[in-house]
Amino acid sequence: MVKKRGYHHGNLRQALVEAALSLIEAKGPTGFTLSEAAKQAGVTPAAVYRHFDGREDLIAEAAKQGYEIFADVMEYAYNKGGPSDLAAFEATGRAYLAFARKYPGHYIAMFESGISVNHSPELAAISAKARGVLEKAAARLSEHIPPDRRPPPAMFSAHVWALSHGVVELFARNSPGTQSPFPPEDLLETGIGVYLRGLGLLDRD
Amino acid sequence: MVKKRGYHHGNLRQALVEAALSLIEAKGPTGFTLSEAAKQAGVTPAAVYRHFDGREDLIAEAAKQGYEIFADVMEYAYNKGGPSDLAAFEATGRAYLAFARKYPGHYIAMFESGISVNHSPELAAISAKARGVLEKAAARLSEHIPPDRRPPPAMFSAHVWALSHGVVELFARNSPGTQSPFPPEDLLETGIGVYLRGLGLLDRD
DNA sequence: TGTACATCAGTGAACGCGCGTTCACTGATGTAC
DNA sequence: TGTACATCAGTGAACGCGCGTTCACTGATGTAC
Repeated sequence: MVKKRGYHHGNLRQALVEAALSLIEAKGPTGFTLSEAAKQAGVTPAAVYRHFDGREDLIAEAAKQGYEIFADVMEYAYNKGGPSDLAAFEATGRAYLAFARKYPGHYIAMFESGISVNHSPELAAISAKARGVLEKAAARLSEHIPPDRRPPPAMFSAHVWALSHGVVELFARNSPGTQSPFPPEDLLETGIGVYLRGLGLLDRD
Repeated sequence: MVKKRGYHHGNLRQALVEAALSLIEAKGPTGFTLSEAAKQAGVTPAAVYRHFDGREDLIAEAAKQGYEIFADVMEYAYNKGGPSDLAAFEATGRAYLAFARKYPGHYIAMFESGISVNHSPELAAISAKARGVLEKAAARLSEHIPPDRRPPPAMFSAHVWALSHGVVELFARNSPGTQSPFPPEDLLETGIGVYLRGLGLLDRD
């Protein structure tokens, strides 16, 4: 599973994070245990304490790495998203869902593990940065709305964040029995489309 | 805490459900244990097995009662919501958030406990009924949209459900550090407002 | 109203389990000379 | 290149704990006559 180099592992810290992520992905944040993560990394539970303060600290590190990827992915989508502010914004929304799909373990660690974003200053900073990307995209786009009917960008981005998160939680999990009537990607795309139309940012074609 | 009548409890089954709910509310679905629920009800853990198959079955019962209240509340809001289909729809949305606020234990049991809606036929039925209320409200309202630009009602209601759920999860929990920039009620109200405007159901006043 | 008895809803002790965490330890690695 | 030694990153045994679950039991309740 993980290649060991004799007595010393070589990169145990990261191996533990990855074990934690795969366990979280497989069994949810509840199902993950420190002992099992250690076992999966080919190491004694006690070894974990060389690298982390304990179980919660390990999850926090997983979440932190998630926020880093998340911020990067959103930033990239925004920058490369298209010539217009509108296209860039839409690309950012798509990136949200793509991230949740591609890094489910990270997503769960970030949003469903019950970890506080204030666990550490670094975690708080990186999560604020991620939030900032979406807020920036919303702010830029909302400049195309006449000022008198422009919602605060923080509200704009909160709406989109909430819609995205709701789609992920309700329709992008393969929890048995809650199958979606539509593909989550379509749901989010159309939902954001209607919303942007409501703001006057899209024509009613 | 719970009044006992000697050796026999009187209404242990419901007392256990309520203990479970208050524990879930206080510590999340993870923090809840069968033993602690039994203790809170003033009873031995073994007594739980007179009334439930085990831990999961107890959570499922809590979720089921949640769906029952949920369906009732939404139905009531829809029926009494106002003279117009629009007003009724908006009342239903507000009822969603009100339910999440008033019955946080139930809400968590329903949506965050990892319980499958297929745990039992009754649970599947009542959850489908709850979903049906919102879908009906959406279907009625969407009849005011010209057919050629009318989204499928299931998609319409999925959007609203996702937005509502996202608002609850991200902004209506007092998880430290994730404080909302706006009151969740406002966020949902304005979000749905913009969305309905996008569908042409609200004037752009 | 009283008694015998069946049924029901609890007890309490016991179980095996896996958890997170600690501790003194030891094998591996790196470095100074 | 070789040796002595400090440092580092693991081990493995042990801990106390609370969990879910089982079992034979017993006290309380309800009912037939």
